[in-house]
Amino acid sequence: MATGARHPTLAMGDTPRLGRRFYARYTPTVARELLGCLLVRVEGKKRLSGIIVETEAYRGSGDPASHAYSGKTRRNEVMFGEPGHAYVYFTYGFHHCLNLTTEREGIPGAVLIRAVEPVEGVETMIARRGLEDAARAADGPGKLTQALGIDRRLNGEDLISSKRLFVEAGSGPVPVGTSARVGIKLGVDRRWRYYVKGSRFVSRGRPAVAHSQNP
DNA sequence: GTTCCGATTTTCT
DNA sequence: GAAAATCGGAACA
Repeated sequence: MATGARHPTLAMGDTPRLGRRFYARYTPTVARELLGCLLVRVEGKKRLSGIIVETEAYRGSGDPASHAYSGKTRRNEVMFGEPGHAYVYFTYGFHHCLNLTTEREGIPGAVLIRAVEPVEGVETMIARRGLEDAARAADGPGKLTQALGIDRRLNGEDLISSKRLFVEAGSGPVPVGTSARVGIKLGVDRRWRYYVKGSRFVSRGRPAVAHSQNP
């Protein structure tokens, strides 16, 4: 049980908030180590938070599933900037997705937050989703942004200095599982989805191949 | 329990 | 004009 994610920024136990250096690394590593950390959203004086239980890594030109695959555009420019910022985009006409940027400046990378386990402000979160069960309040990328009140106004937010959105280190290592990423057509061979094994709060995702027989 | 399909907007070709 | 890092409801077993 001694093996698992380590959090370099916690080495001295000084600050609970993850620092710039945590994000400025190889994206899949950041995605894995974000599991167990606490995503915090502050609205006015109200604090909403949840433990990150599911993530996916997206990189640049070598990753066909990434928004940054075809180069820099106005939408994805945050992925190319300084690590430790929020990349929020609107998709499918309904949903926002929250990513945290990674890699050093100039190198595109981001971690998609797919699910959290509600911790603070649970009643607010389930009320927004019209549910009673906290386990389903934030078990998908579009669901958690709705529960936490995250939209494109937070695109580009600096997670190191922001008072509205940031991440705090977890209390310790968690059991990690991996799988192919969800909802993409290309790049499925890379197992860059990470989740907390055994957690009830992860999204189910879709089995990439149910009955296909590839020779 | 699982699988299929439509809704609706932004973004890019 | 087409596709998209999704969700929720309907249909079926």
